[in-house]
Amino acid sequence: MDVKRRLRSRGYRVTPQREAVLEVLRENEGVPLDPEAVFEFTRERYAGIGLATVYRTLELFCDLGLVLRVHLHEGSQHYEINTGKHHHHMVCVSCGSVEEFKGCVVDELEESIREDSDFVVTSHCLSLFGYCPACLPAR
Amino acid sequence: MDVKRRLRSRGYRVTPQREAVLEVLRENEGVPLDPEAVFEFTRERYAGIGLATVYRTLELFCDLGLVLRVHLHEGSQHYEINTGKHHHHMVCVSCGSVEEFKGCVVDELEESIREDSDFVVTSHCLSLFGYCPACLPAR
DNA sequence: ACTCCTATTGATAATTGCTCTCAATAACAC
DNA sequence: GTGTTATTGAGAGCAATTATCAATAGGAGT
Repeated sequence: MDVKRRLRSRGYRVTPQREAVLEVLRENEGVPLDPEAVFEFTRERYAGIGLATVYRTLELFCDLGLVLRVHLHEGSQHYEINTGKHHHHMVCVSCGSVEEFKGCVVDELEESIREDSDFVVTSHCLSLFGYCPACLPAR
Repeated sequence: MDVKRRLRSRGYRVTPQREAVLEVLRENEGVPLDPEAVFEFTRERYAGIGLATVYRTLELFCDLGLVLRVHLHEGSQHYEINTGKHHHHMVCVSCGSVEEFKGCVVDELEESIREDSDFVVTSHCLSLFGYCPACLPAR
């Protein structure tokens, strides 16, 4: 568990709240959660946690690179444990379910931009929208 | 001007507010504006317009396909006239300036997804983040 | 042009998602 | 243990957006 070390080496403290939030995110690998959902799940482990602490913790984990921000364009921000495996999401516009896919062609795109433009790309955000197998027949 | 026709054919009315908002967006082709900016610009043409009307009008124009939602992840939503020319944006994380680029590799990506998954992709959202030529030296 | 129906509007209240404030608490280095 | 100070929970505050509702005004029918 090098997370404790990573926190302490930067002057941050290891608290049961932070451990609980991290566990929740780890249990939901591949499933982007919004702060409210993280709050609810974490309360099952640490009943007294406050919503503000969840927000602060998610922000901190993002800074530390432990967690990734996921933009599903659904009103609220979503978060996911950073497994190191780069991927994006397909969002069903009908039921809201999220599926991940591994392929990402943006690296190639960044390459071509490096040639055509003076803009230096450091990160990107890509989401796909459509219909999941379950909702397709209805549409 | 087939916009009037497109509105009326769907049972919507042509109002000076809607015409003013559309003109503002047309004058700013390629420049994503947030609702507040649209509100300010539109007031120069139609002083009495209310903010709620701007929000409603932008929403309506999106439904009609006249306007596109642009996700710059900047707190507020942005909107842009739909010229039919597919493109995405590069956002400078330092000064916030937005540059558009035409190339989009996602069509290829959608292709490969069609083969690998049962998910049917109907649209996508892609934004690139980095540093514009002006901000690069400072970084 | 006049009338009527109803879509639309502006003002404002309400809601949502998130951040700030601050006194109390609890890590953890010593 | 003790002291310093990061962290916490509760609630106030804030910004973006949406809902409410009475008043207004398109525009189809006459």
